Amino acid sequence: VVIATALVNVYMSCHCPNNAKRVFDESVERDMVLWTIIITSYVQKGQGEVALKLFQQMIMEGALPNEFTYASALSACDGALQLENGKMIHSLVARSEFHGDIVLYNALVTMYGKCGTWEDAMAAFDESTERDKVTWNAIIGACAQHGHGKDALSYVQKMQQRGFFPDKLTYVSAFGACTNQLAMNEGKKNYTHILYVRDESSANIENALLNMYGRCGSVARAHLVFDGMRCRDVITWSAIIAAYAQHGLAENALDLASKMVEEGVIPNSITFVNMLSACGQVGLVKEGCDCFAKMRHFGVTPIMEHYNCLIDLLSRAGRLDEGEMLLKQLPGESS
RNA sequence: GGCGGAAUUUUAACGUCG
Repeated sequence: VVIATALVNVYMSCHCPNNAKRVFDESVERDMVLWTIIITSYVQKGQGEVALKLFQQMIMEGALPNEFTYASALSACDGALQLENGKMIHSLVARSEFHGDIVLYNALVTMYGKCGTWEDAMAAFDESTERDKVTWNAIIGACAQHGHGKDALSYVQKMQQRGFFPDKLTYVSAFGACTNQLAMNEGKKNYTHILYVRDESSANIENALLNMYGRCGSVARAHLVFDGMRCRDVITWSAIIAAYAQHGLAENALDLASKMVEEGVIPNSITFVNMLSACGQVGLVKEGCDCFAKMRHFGVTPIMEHYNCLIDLLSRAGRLDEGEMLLKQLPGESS
């Protein structure tokens, strides 16, 4: 069992899920650690549904999950579609010997933040008696999911009153909660907090801050953050391009895109959506088409979003025929 | 019988109605 477990672990971290799955399927003896590892691995690969299927299979086989397994299964629930699954796991936890476990409460807060309503998440938070930094970060993360900037700020203050220092994750979530016009002021208050911990500031926080300004209508401030950053990753570039795109400043967006490539950062699928929508805002047909053509050079295969941008761009320019040709190239079902 | 192996919180785009 131990060998199989180690193998699964290695295969999964080497991005060989098929090998991992094969070892898993072939192992006759499966203990909880093995189950937990395979479930966690699928969650980390973004395959939450597969993870949940495995969890169900495990239950069916009569195995008894422990607190580690429950935590993994809860983290596999992402999006409103998984709310029912999440609730089911919640009830299993409540009936188990692990109810009240702090890690599980943290996982529950997160799960309801992602899958449920704001009230659901708050209920789980209020119910928890023991709280650590993760609990606070989780509820602030739930604020971000639901766009509650004000609440995020008040939780940041409360956690400090209880003696917990906000960390990177706290601030990333708190800024994330402020990515709408209404919450902008709360975001600024957050920022005055963060000046004190700026020394440990990281790219993640600055990305979130940049994004907040971009989405709240202040390209100038977004760019200030951008200029002050030492290491800019794909997310940084995508966010600043999106900021310019949203304000109809397509030329700046495209300039930034070429600068990005010059600096050796590889644009990904999302970056291209941002660039294409920048072109779409102001009708830069030629640039948009060039952009679309370049995608493949970066190993990005066009998905629905890219096609939508381009078709929109072409049809606005009156080039319906070309738009229709693209429509026919669409992979999968049409609408 | 002992030991070791697993878990929970974070940032970028996205046509639907209000």
